[in-house]
Amino acid sequence: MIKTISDIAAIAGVAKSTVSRYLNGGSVSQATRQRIEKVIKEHQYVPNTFAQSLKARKTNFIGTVVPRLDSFASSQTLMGIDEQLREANYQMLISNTSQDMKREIEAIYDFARQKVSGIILLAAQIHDDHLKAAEEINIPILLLGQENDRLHSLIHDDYHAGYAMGKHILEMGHRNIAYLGVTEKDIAVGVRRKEGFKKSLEGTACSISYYETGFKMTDAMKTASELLDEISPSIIVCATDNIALGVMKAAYLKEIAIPKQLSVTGFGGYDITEIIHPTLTTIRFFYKEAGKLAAHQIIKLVQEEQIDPVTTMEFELLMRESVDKR
Amino acid sequence: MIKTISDIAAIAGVAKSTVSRYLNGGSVSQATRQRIEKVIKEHQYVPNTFAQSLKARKTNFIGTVVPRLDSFASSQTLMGIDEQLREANYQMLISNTSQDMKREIEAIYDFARQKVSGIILLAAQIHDDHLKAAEEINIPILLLGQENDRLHSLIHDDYHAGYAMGKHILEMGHRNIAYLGVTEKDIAVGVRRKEGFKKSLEGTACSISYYETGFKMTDAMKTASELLDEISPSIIVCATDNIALGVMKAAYLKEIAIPKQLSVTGFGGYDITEIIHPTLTTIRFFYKEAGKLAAHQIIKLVQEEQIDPVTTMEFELLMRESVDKR
DNA sequence: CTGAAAGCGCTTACAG
DNA sequence: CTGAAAGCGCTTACAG
Repeated sequence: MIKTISDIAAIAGVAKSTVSRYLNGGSVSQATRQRIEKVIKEHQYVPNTFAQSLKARKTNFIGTVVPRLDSFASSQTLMGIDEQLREANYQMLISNTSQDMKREIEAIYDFARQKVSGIILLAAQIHDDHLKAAEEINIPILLLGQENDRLHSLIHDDYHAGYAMGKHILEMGHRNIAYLGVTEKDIAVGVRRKEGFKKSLEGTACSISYYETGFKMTDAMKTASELLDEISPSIIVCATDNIALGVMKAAYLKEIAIPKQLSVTGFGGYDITEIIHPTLTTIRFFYKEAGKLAAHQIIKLVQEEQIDPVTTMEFELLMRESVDKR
Repeated sequence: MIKTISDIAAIAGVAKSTVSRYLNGGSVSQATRQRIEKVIKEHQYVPNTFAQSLKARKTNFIGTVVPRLDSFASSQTLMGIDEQLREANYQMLISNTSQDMKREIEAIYDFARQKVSGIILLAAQIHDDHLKAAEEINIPILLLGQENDRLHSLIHDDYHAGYAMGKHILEMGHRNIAYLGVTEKDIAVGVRRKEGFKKSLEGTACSISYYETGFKMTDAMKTASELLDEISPSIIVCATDNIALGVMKAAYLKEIAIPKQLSVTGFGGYDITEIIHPTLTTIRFFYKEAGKLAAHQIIKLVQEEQIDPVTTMEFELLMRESVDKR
């Protein structure tokens, strides 16, 4: 178990600088290359990452800032990131910020201090503080799920997803519509998804009213309950699957039959939407794939290669039971 | 941004060894202590963790091995661990093994190589390879969710949870029972939960049949579908909430009304069980709290303090709509 | 292609 | 209480 680079060098009968060169792809003759290789194999030598990092001032860490761990989207995304990073011999570091913006900023600085090579930032809202931190630390950052002029961004196609959903429910004959969205501070979910939806309705003779609620099922349940006391739409289009789940619960408690009396749709494509009854019409986003791509991209950034300023992921409309024909 | 310990020492007019001593709580006079403190504050100096780790041969990393990221239990547990670790100035490292045992073992060795101070191991099955790895690396390990003689363990009270569930459904008048469990390779979920349940039924005149399925909702759905073709229990007791969700789906597809014609129960206490209709009777485990406690315990182990070989968490029976009185 | 030396930023005996 | 020196395990110019 006493394996430093010096040990290996001694055993192989070369200088440690030669071993180092071998390790880092420097010029080493065939003969010595083979000798070193053999010794390393035999002794299962693995370089000490700290010593390496100390010199290189760089690590094989990629920091990932996530607002939460307990959501379908987060989990899938993280799994994708982790998988790809592992393959490229990077180690994912996670900082869960519990949706606290201060902690997001802190997390960025913390990662910088830990000398991560790159950062993947998942955040619902981007403020000047994020941008300031991003500039100060001088480490590549990839923004995932939101778009920003000053950061490389990888996004889901929220706008067209919203548009597709709008067109679909129009086709299904709905004209009396409620949209249950979230705060506009969240550009992707709160603004773009809604904008696309709005666009699809342009020039149609629909009655459409917009409401806002929180991201939690319980919040959505409460808002939906009030909404349904006020108006009687034929459909409630929800900005996320979680919200849709809350709406379904509220409807159930009011003995409103879905989809007979009320149709419901979501966005996300969570597993559970296929298991519940009725199954939920929704938009499937490719979270895991996005995670993988994000890993790819941040590595490119780390290696100072070029990537597009904005990359947009696909989506898929899942037509299921929760929308009735009108 | 040029702040090494030497810089600080120079500015404060002392030797860097003195600054180091200050940092590590060594003996430093009041006067110099204050001078150093001031300089550090002013320059926002933060020691380079790699240099520290290189000397100390130890890090502030705690590795966590998880079989998956996308489950309620995992997410909650990880959030608990992370929260507590952060508070104690440790950084959580996650290795997702995608339920692949080989990768679990690899992960343990990888963590050792990265010089983590301790490891929290979440695994459905413990084999000799785990134990061997645990011994070889010579780093404290805490086993979470399973019990093992040779490892410090933190477990949920699966046995008594099973027992409590059994007693409850007996009270509700059920006598014609099916138990839908999982592989016995998973001691906690597959064996102990079932054993406790069995025990509660001892001496009663129940008809009880045992079935086995996978952890996924879709697997459970399929198994339940077959089961319901064979027998007609008044209740299906499921080893996890996910399985219960699959059973509910299968029943729905067969137009079997829950709970009127068939009662269902789960274990876990996932959020969704409260939102679906009917709400699911289940056992709530305290995953997040377990994560926090695990973090506490691994830190103690790292600091070479004593902890109990086995710690058992509480649980709570949630009586809801999915169980009908017979 | 190869080796000796310096240095990355810290800590730890050892003197004083 | 304080400082000078050695060393943690590696990498990187610089000679040769």
